[in-house]
Amino acid sequence: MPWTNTAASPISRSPVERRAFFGSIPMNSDLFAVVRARVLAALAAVAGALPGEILERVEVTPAREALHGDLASNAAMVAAKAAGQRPRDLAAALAAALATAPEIFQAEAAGPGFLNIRLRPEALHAMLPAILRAGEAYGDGAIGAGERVNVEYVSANPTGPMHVGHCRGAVVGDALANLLRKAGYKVTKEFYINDAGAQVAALAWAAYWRYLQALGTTLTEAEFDALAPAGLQYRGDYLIPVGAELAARFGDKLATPGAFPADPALWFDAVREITVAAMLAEIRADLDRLGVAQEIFTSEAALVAKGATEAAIARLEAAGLIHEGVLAPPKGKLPEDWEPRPQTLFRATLFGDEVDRPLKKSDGTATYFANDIAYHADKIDRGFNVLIDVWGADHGGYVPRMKAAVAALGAGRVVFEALLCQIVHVVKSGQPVRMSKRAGSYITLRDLIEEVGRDAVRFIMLTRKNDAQMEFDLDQAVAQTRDNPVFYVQYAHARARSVLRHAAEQGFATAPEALAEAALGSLNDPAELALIRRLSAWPRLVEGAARAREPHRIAFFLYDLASDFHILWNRGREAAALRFIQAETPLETGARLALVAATAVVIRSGLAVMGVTPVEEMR
RNA sequence: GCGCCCUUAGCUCAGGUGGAUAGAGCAACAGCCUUCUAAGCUGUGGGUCGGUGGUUCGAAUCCACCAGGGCGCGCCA
Repeated sequence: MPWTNTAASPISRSPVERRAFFGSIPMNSDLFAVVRARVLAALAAVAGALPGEILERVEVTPAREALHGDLASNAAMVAAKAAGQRPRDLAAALAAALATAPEIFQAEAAGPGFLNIRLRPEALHAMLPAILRAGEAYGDGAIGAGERVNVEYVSANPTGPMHVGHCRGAVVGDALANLLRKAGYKVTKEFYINDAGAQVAALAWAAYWRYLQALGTTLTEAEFDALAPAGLQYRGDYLIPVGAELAARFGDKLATPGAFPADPALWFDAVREITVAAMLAEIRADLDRLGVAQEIFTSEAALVAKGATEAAIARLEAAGLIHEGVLAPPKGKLPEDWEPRPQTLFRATLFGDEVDRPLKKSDGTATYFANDIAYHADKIDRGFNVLIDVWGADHGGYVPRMKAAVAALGAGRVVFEALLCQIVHVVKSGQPVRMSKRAGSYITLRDLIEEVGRDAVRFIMLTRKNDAQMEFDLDQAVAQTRDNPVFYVQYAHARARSVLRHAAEQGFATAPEALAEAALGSLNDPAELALIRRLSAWPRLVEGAARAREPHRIAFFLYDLASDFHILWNRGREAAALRFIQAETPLETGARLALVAATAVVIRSGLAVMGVTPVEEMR
């Protein structure tokens, strides 16, 4: 069956179809997409036009067992009903129709109606030059279709150094943003500075205490604690330098004689501003250590100051989504000071939330939610279609109301998604690690990075699904063994680069352009072909991980890829024919070097998404 | 009390949106190191996918109920 285009066919719009013939598979090709197009064409030929919902469900996946071939498709089982045929029969017809497809060596029906596909070795081989020519851009996708996504992450109160909890959100958010970008979304990385509200006020008081201490106050910590409106909440050492800076700048002008507290009206704004700036600088330095750099920093206080909260509430009001009402008391144990009270409420229930949500506190100021509505309205106004917030799991209860608010403000054009990160327990030698030298009550990001290094922090933070709790094992993170995934993957890359360096020293051409021209027919060992199959799955993996918003899949893929590569490397010890560099067979060596170089490319492509360094050598 | 998340090998965890006989590392057991980097390698054993029902050609995956763990439940963010 010749490959023909049908104008009405859904696949005629696919870029795949323009590459039609074998031998012209272009850069960035996705082997799975190519074969899927073949299967869909066969389906159209055998069963005629089928509804789009059916065609969408047709998958081409890696074969689970090598016995089954290279790829498998569920096409016959999915389409059987609509096609009016039994799955087995349809699969057999599809197999016959696929026999002439240039990539396919053999197709056969199996099991309940699977289509097992064995590729021509040339089709697998052709992936290597495609990968080498594309470089790290291999795997770039188009599923984002240029959609504009805002990924907001970290977004901590600027009240102290970042700790491990923030760190997980930072890594997950950053990797997710990179992943979406790779999949073809237009992504903005953003940080929301929660510099308004009670926590920041408490911070200012805590910094003021350090200021008084710097002046030599005789007041005790307990006395100050009793005196501050919300108590002394931030007691870590990290505010001592801020107190010293305040003393250096203002002398004793912010205190009464004897270094006792003065009227807050005299000092509060100045102290808060300077302290928040200092904390923000600290956080940005921490992010920098972690290799995270958001493009946009938005200040809650600045939004409030320019009236964004009132404006957002007015927008909701104009849409009839605000009312005054009395909420029922919360179920379960009642807060002690509970009393029914009329409040300004957002009609979140119209958008799927359980209750309407308050926008004003009893003192008339805006709730955090009201300010957050203003912030998300701001993001919507900046033209994003998808707003993704990365939060701690303790904010889970907050998701439905935010979703409701974005639905209300975005007129159905904008979706809100939240990624919740569960807690991280740091352990060393099987024992929980809790205290930090600097911050007192928690482990700082800085401690963690100093202990195990940035790459280990980033990689290991991505070795769990974001919504599963995680143990971060400090011993494992620095181990140079297979059970340390960071090491294992970086070592695979270093090994590949090392082989290429040795080859170059022996006079082999190792530039990607040169290797892309290598004759590859000699690559036919199962371990070599398994590695190529893995490399071929990279674009598909990127697409799936991006759709599911699951950056951790990259980590597992790279681990498996590293494993395939190490296996091949090790097999060279027994089977001399598999050793990469063999001076007496330069053509075959060229083929193997192409495989090695392509492996390095894909590892680099994946590490780039994770923000982990592809090391060139480990000594 | 209600809502959300989690429960997969002895341990830590994957499982690509419903596919074929459920996978990996560690630990255990048996072999192996004269080599492009042994910073290990090969093989074996190991499972009631928390439980019970349901949906369909087919369920670890979807639904209902139950058990255990985590998080949350107006004026904190």
